[in-house]
Amino acid sequence: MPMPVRDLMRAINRAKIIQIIRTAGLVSRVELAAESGLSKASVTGITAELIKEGLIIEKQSGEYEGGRRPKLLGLNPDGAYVVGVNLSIMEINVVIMNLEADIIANTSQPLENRHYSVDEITELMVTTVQTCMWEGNFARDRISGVGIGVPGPVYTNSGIIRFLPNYGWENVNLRDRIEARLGLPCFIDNSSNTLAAAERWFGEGKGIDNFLVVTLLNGVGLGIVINGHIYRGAEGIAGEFGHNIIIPDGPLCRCGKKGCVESFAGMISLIRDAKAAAAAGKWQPADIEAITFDSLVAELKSNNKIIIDIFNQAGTILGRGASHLVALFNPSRIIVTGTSVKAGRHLLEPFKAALANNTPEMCGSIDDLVFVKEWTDEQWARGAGSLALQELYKSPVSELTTD
Amino acid sequence: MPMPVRDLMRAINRAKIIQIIRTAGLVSRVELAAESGLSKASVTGITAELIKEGLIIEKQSGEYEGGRRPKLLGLNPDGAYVVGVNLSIMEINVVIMNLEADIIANTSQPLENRHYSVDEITELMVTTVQTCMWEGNFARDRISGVGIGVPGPVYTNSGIIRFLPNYGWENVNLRDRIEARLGLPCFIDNSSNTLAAAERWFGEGKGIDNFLVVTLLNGVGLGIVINGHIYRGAEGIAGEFGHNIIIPDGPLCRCGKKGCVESFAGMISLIRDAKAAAAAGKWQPADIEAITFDSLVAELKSNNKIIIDIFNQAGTILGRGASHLVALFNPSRIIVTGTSVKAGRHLLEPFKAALANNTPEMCGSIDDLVFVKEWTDEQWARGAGSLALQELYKSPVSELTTD
DNA sequence: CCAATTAATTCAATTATTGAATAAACCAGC
DNA sequence: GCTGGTTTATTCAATAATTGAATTAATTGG
Repeated sequence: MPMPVRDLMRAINRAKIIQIIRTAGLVSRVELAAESGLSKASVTGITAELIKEGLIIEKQSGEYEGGRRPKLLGLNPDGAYVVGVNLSIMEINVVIMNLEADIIANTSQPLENRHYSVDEITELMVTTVQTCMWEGNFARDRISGVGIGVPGPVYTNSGIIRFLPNYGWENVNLRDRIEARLGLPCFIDNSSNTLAAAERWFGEGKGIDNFLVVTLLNGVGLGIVINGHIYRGAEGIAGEFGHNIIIPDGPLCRCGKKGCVESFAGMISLIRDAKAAAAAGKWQPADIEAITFDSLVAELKSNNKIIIDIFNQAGTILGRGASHLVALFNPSRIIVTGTSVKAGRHLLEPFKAALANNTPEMCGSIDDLVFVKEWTDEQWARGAGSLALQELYKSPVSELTTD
Repeated sequence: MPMPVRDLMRAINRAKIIQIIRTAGLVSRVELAAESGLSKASVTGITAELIKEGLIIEKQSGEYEGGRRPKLLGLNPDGAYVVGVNLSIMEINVVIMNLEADIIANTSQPLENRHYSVDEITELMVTTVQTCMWEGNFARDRISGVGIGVPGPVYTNSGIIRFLPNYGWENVNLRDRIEARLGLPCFIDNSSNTLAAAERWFGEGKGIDNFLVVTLLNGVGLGIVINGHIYRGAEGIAGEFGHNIIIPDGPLCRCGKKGCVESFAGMISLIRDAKAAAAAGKWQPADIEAITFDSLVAELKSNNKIIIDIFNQAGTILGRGASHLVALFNPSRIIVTGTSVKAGRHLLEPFKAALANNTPEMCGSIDDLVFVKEWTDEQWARGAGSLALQELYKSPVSELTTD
C-alpha cells in the first residue's frame, strides 16, 4: 500500500508543519514558514487544511512586533483522542488521552498472579477499554486509534507478540484480536518502546532526535530513538538492553543466561534478592511472601542497609551497562524511567557513578542523564497511547527508502 | 543551506531511481516504474536526465517477453570517479575508483613510526593523491569528490577530527586543509564508518538496511547502518564498540580504561600481548621488537600455541561484546572486516562461539554473521572512496527532519 | 508481412509550490 | 480619531513536477 507519489509532497509538508507546531506549542504562520522552509503561501494553505480538519486551532494572538499581531497556532487538544492500553504483571491500565497528553479518563483492571490465556487477556482488555469509554462518556467514533503496550518483544508491523515471559505466550497476535473486537486501528509494541514514544511526544525527548530511554520495570528495557523515530531493528526486537551480560557468572535470568542487567536490576530480581536475603536471616520482613517492590522502597526509606546494598548493586550494574550504550549510540540524552525510579537515590546515584566510571572520556559527554522523577502507574498506559499518536501522525518520510 | 522545498520532489525521485539502479544492476524503465512507484512517464523523464548527465547508460537489451525488448539501464561506471584516502598507522593509501568500485589507480605512502604533525600529513596526503592522479592519468576535473578515512572519532559535519590517538591530535580540521589544497569536495570520517559505507555500497551490505560492521584494525571499531544510513550519534562519535568494557580489571587501554574490547582485540593489543609473552620467555621470536601483525599470523599458521591462545582470547572477548550488539541493535547482519580477519579461524571461531554462548535466545537469530574473507590494504582507501560516493549521491530525504 | 505484445515516449490535465501583490490588523503619535 | 508605518496573512498568476491515456517503437511468431 504505497502512497501515490503524487500526494507525497503534501503529506510530507503537512507532517512537517504538524511536527513544528507540536514541538513549538504556539507558533505563527510566519514562523512556521521560516522554520519549515516553505513559503508563506503554502503555510497558509496547509494550515487552513489542518484547521478545517480540526487538528490545529488558532489559539491566541501573539506579541506586538510593530504591525499586525500574529495569530498563534497550536494543536487542538480535542482534535483527536487515543486510547492507551498497557499490560503489566499487576494489571491492565487503560487511559483516554488527547493530543496534549492530558488524561481524560483512566481505568485499571487488576490481574491475578497466574497465567492468563490470550482469550482471557483479550476479553479483559476489551471490557476495560469499554468501561473507560463509559466512564469518560466517550463514543467509539471519537477515538482515532488504540496503542497497546506489552512486557515482551513484539513484531510491530505484523502485530505479533514474539514472546511474553509472564504468561509463556509465543507468537500471539494480540493486536488483531483487539482490533477485531474494538473496530479501531490498533498498534502494539513492547512497553519500553511505548514509554519512549511518550518521552518523544510529551516528555524529556521532545525536540530531541537521538536519545535512549532506559525502562526499569519488572524487566529492564531500552527504547531507542534515532532521527526522531523509534528504532526497532531488523526483526523488531532491538533494545534488549536488559539481557546484556555484565557478570558472566551472575544470577540466572529468565532469559536463560546468567548475569545480564535484568538479572540484577529488574524489579523481579530485586524482589528475589530481597527475599533471599530475608530467607538467609539478613533482615526480618513481616512476611517474606508479601514482599513487594513498594515494601522495598519503604525499607530504603527506613535505611535498611541490606536492601540498600541490593539497590546499590543494581544501580552499579545498570551504570556499567549504560556505559556501553553511551559508547555505542552517542545519544543526546539518556532518560531513565519506569517503576523502579521510585527507589530514588539508592538506585540512581550508583547508576550515575558507575556510568561515569566506566565511560572512556573519548566516548563523549554523559552529562545529559535525566531521571524521570515521578512515576505513576497510569504512565504506562499513557505511553501506549503515545504510540497510537505517533503511528497516526507519522510522516510519510519515514516510509521512504533512502540512501 | 536547506534545499528549496520546490525542488525536493525531483531530487527525491532522482535519488530513488539511482538507488534502485545501483542495487539492481540492470533494470528496465518499466521495472523502475514498478519498483519506485513512479509513473512510466516520470521514469522516462528522470532517466533521460540521468543519461544526459552521464550518470547512467543504456547497457543492453533485456530478454524477449512477448513484445518490444526492454533497454536495460545501469550505472555508467565512468559516470563519476572519486578518490579515497585512508590514514593508518602504517601508511597513507590512495585509490581512484569508479561507480562500480573498480580501482583505477592506487598509490600508497609508507609512514614512519613517529608522531606526524597535521601539516606533514596534509602535505603527504596531497602529494600522494597527486601521484595517484598522475599514475592513473587523471585530470582533476574528472574527480567528483574525495573521501578521507582516519583512525579516530570525527565530527563529520564540520570535518573536525575529535581525537587521533596515533599522533595525539585533538580537534583538527584535516578535511578543510585537504579541501583547500585539492579544490575538490572532501568528506572525512573514521575508518570504521568508511568501511561500513563500502559494505553498504559494494559489499555484503548491498540492499540491506540495518547492519553492523565490526572493524578489526589497530583498534576495534563499529560502523552502524540504520535505515540505509550510517548512524553517527549526537556528536558524530557513535560506534565506539572497541571501548565497551568487558573485563573491568583487564589490560589498560589507550582510552584510559581497563579491559575494554580493544584492549584485548585491537591489533596493537595483540602485538603487545605477543611481545609480553615473548619477553616472559613463553615463545622465542627471532626479534621481539620486529614482531608485526603479519608475523603473528605466520605464527598461527605454524601452530604456535601461545599465539593461538592470545587470538582465541581476543575472539572470545569480541564475541562477548558482539552479543551486546545483537541484543541492542537486532541487526539483519553483522559483517566483520579489517586487517585482523587475516588471522582466520583462530580469531573468528572463538568469536562465533562466544557470540552464540552469550546471546539469549529471545534476542533473535545471529545466523547472519559474515566474515570478509580477503583483506588487502587498498580496501581501506576503497572504503574512504565509498564515503565520497555516499555523500555525493545522498538522497535529500536523509536531510528531512521527520517524525 | 501482419498481428500480437511489451517497452518507451508524448501530451494534455492536474496539483502543489512559489514570489509578488494585496489585504488585514495593529500600535504610535500627532 | 485618524494617518502612517509595520508586520501578518491571503490571494493570484506563474512554474514545475507528476500522472493517465494515447501514441509510437520495437520485437517475434506464424
